[in-house]
Amino acid sequence: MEINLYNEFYSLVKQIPKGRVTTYGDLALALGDIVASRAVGKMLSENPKPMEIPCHRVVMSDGSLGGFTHPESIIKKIEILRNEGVEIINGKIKDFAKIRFNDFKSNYPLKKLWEEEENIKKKISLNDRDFDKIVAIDVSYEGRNAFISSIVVDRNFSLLKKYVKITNVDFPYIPTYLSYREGRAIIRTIDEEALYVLDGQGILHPRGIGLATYVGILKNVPSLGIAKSRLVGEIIEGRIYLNGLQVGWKIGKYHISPGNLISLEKSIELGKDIIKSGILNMAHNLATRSRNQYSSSNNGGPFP
DNA sequence: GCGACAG
DNA sequence: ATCTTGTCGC
Repeated sequence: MEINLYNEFYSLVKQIPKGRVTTYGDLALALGDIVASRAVGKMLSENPKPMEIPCHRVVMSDGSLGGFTHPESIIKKIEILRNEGVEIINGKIKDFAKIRFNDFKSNYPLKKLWEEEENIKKKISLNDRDFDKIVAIDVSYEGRNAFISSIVVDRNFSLLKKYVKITNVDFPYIPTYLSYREGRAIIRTIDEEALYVLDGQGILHPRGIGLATYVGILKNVPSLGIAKSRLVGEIIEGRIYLNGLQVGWKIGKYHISPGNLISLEKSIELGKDIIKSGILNMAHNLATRSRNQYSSSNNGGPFP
């Protein structure tokens, strides 16, 4: 199921009738999960058709107005809403409860993904599988373009090759749904037989299927998540627990958790070596650099 | 009111 | 992660 969340989202926004308003959170719930509320704001800010897609009808959960990306800023949002018959007093929507619209017709795409994850998850294995190479991956974005860097090393961490691939994403960043933004992009661009080290979580995830696990299962490769912060879990003496079970390790600033085809024990052993090798930083720098080069080559060039 | 919120 | 249209829970 390849969904374009931007398209699904904008079709929801179109459902808000003139003279009514909705909230960022209501739209997030219509997408299927309240955690998307911030992504709602982000997607509204990228509204491709302001006339057709009435992003001005989206306000904050307390009835205040929220933001508006427009040369005339929030003033314009107020003006348009008043023209549509919405009254605004002291920066708040009058009769907010009465004109609040949240009767969206939706197929709740994020819930569908949650169901899909339950299926994928059945194929996880935490038994170690041998590998000859390690690939560290990092992703940098510019709008909907993703710059995916790969650093490929052997078991002694000698550099074999490095490269960047560019692909586009049709899914915003939503906490706990990183797999659908970054994982799908990564899956489209990798083809090595190797252990994949990803900048995100493995099984240390609210639904037990973080980025590294998602990619590892769908590509049938061993994978490991190494992230600088975490969504869930409790750290006790360097071990990270979720629902009473250990699902990862805290080492320095890093959170390490198995993705797929790797054990907890092997995760910490390899994780330490990987961090020490510097390939995570190499991958990060390569992705960032290539995005910056791309940007500068597409702006302010020598042509009028 | 302030911090969380994988990237 | 970018470069700034949130929400919830403590």
